[in-house]
Amino acid sequence: MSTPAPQIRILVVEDDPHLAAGVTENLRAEGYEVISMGDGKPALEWLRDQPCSLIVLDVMLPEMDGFTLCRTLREQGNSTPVLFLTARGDPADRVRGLEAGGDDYLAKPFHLQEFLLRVRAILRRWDWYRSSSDTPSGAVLQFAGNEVDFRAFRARAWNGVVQELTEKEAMILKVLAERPGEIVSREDLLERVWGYDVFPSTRTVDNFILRLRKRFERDPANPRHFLTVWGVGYRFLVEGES
Amino acid sequence: MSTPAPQIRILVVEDDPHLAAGVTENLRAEGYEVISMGDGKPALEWLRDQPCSLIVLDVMLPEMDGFTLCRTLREQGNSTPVLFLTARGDPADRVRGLEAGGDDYLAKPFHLQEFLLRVRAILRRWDWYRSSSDTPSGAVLQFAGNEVDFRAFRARAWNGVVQELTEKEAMILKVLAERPGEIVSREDLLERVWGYDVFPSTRTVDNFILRLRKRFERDPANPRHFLTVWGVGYRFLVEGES
DNA sequence: ATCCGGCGTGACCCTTCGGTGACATTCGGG
DNA sequence: CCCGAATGTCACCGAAGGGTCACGCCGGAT
Repeated sequence: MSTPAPQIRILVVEDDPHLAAGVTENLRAEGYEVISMGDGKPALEWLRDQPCSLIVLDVMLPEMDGFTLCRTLREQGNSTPVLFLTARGDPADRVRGLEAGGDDYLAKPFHLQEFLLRVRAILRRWDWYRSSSDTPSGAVLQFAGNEVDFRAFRARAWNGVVQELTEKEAMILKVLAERPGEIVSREDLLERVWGYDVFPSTRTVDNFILRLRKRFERDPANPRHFLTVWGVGYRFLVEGES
Repeated sequence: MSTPAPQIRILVVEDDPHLAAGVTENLRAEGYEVISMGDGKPALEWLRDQPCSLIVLDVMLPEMDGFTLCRTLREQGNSTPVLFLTARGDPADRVRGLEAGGDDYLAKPFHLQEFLLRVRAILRRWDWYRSSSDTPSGAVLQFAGNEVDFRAFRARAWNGVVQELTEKEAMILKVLAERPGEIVSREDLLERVWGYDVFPSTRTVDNFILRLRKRFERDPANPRHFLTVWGVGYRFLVEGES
């Protein structure tokens, strides 16, 4: 993980004690801090003033079910990523989960390995978000007169024009800016921004680079900050020299 | 090049000798300890009592294929990170690899540079490898006023001109500079830089030497750093005397 | 139902890289 | 000193990659 220092905290809401124990154990073994609860109510309570990086949420719970809990959270403006667990593999359930504002969905019984894989994928995808919202310095990027606020997806370009960034634009920029000067391959970008099981073509990445250049480069045709690394990917520079 | 204090050990399981050689060489040059094997069976055997930090695993192997090996490892509770290599770039294969418990996936033919990027990414993700590796002393080469940053394929020549190196130029320079003063044959260079499945003529090497001389020698016609060893290959000198 | 913005893709064109051949030059041995 | 072989040097070409645009899809808002 990129940020080992601040422990990554995961909330598990699961009423089956056996499953809860197994999941908790394995997550702890991976180095995460895990809080476990048996129903939606206390979870909602706890989440009111406790932040965490991920919620693993059973759909079927004694009182407040998972969908309701998730929807409630979203209505409250809480955008913590949610991974749903469900007894049956009904595809309709997956849709319902995503509609309720979930991020991923896993049918029981599942292989622990696949579960851990999905957890890692979600956290990786949201990595950028945590690093911006937690540390004030990471929330704003400045380069060559441009100023980007990742929390609001808003930027003011060098010429003073205020721009609304789309989600993907912001995420790509964030991933690039995390490693200024280093080469980031298209595949890296795809994985970090889109996730491990989605496969847009690499040309899609090019298009977003194009958009970023149009937004932030003084001369988009001769980029000084969003540089192409031929045959590999792209590289972001804060300082642009000839 | 970069020599992290605790030696990082990587197991390569690959049946194609050419590919195995290229991969192994390049990993060694990065400072890793590399063990190479041709099939899954011995690998599984070896892993029973030998730890390592990363397994580079070909999907197609003579007897035990990569997926099976990986799945077996996971069932045994071995969570060593796995990077899959495969012949075809089928996206579905990627998911299969990840669900078998792999951590990343690379389709052949790949650029060696991309491969190394991924290895670093995985090791960094697992934190068995600190971000100190982002600026190892080995990533920068200095000689006769020239300064080369291998991470970024970028150099500033003695006269102050900033140059973007191509992938091949950078890799040839790197291979030469790894053994200053030693003779490197054209065949060595071909093996290290092109690695596998491509075999250009040795004259191609000469051309790249020519380019390097133009970039870094004060008098390209009288080279002091990129010396010809007649009938064999080339030799790189940091200190250039007549 | 309609509109709209985000996003993914295909198509077209241009650039870059890498590899080769041709010719000049140099080296080394006889 | 001469000649063949290896290397220096350059120009060129094909292939692959990237820049750019326009279109189509889809989900959310009107």
